[in-house]
Amino acid sequence: MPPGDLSSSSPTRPDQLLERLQQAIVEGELAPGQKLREAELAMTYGTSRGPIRDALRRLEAQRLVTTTPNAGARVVALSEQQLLELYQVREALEGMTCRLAAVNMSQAQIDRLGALLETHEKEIERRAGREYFRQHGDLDFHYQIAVGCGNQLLATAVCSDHYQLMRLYRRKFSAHRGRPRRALTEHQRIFAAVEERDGELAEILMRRHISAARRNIERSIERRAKDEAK
Amino acid sequence: MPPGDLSSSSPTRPDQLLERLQQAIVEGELAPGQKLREAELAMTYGTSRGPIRDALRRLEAQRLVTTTPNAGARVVALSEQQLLELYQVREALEGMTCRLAAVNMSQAQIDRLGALLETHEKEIERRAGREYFRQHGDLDFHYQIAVGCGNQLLATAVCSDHYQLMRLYRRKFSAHRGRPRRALTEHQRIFAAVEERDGELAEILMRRHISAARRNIERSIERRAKDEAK
DNA sequence: ACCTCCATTTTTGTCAACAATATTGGATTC
DNA sequence: GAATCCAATATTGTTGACAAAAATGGAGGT
Repeated sequence: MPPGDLSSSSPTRPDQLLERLQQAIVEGELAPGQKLREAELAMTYGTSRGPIRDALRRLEAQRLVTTTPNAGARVVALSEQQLLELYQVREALEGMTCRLAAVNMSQAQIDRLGALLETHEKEIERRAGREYFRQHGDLDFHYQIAVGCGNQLLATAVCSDHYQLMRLYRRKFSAHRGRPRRALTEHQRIFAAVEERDGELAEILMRRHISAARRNIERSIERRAKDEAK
Repeated sequence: MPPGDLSSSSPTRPDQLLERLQQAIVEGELAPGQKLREAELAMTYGTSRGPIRDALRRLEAQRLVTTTPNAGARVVALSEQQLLELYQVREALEGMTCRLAAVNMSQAQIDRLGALLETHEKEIERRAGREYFRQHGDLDFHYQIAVGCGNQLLATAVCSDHYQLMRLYRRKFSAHRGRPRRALTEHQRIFAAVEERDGELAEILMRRHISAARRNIERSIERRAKDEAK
């Protein structure tokens, strides 16, 4: 078997490839805007162009790469405009997941969510407020809400379709000082609404939470633009 | 060139394939749940399996087919559960498009939207209230709102990612008697809010509009379940 | 008669070669 | 010296062949 192989066992090969490429993009190993040559990737990952093309198509569906006909694939370029657009989509989608989660989550799921927030709180204290956002997957508050909302389509949209893209953006425009603690407080209020099974309130709070994050980024973009103007 | 060829000109081949398969699925030519054999499709459309696989991956992203590893692709099965889920996603997404459209649409776009509604009104009178929903693409009210919202990502989600799926469902659970006229009235009220640049109201009305359609379907499902129980 | 197991067949997954298209670099011209 | 065109190169698109996995159908046993 070739050197850069995927070894191991169960998940199918394109799945493994997808995962590795996702990671490479989100971690910044493959830079934004970088050209993705099929032959090169095939060599690197010890396979042929077929499975690579397959994986690239899936990455395209997740918006992690853009493809132009006859000119190949590139890692998505992180325009500020698109970042703000993503937050508006999240506001709509996650607002709805939250409303449904309040109604549909089992008590056991709610308990787990509460426990998750407590570990987050301790994390923040330990790290003096830095880097709250670095959790992902099962450890992510938003992720858990989506999983618990009871709507498979919606959960997939939040947790698969847009999730990696969001992680990527988070890395770039990483959390500002003071924001993590604030975000935790907002999470706790959302949790309270979910716990009381108040879907309407849970939706409103989640939307405000995401909207606040968006405006935060908006400001930080403006600020940077001014700095550069000088 | 083979018989079932794609002839013509510019758009790339997988694009053409995608379009033809979309149409075949939405029109019911390929039945829900039907197995899609790559070799067979390749023969039918006068190409090889490579481009077909490509097109199938894109259809998967649009949720028009489901793929299981080593077992191939099937036309999406129309479960009632999933239909209701789709309406919840639409409520979230299109609510947001409508809010943004009210703020961002140009006056010219709004004028066109108004004209569109007038033609819809005449259509309904002509057909005595049947089949209002059969418009699609540029002629679709929801589609126009999404295009005009100014958020590319959101517009793509509504107009590409989920649009064909929605058309498919519409065909199956087609408009009920009396509903078309009602839907038009709701569209007109949404339009009024957009025209007044009232984003908040526009969102609320759009969400109610979609939510009403969902509950309508919910009832019709219940009714059918009772009929079958007898 | 029904179920289980195995061989056969069909179908998907992977690969390497070929064709078509885009990109690059250099030579030529103004 | 700069711009333009053309040839050479590299890259994507497509194809058919092969490998691996799943579905099928029949024989044998209970």
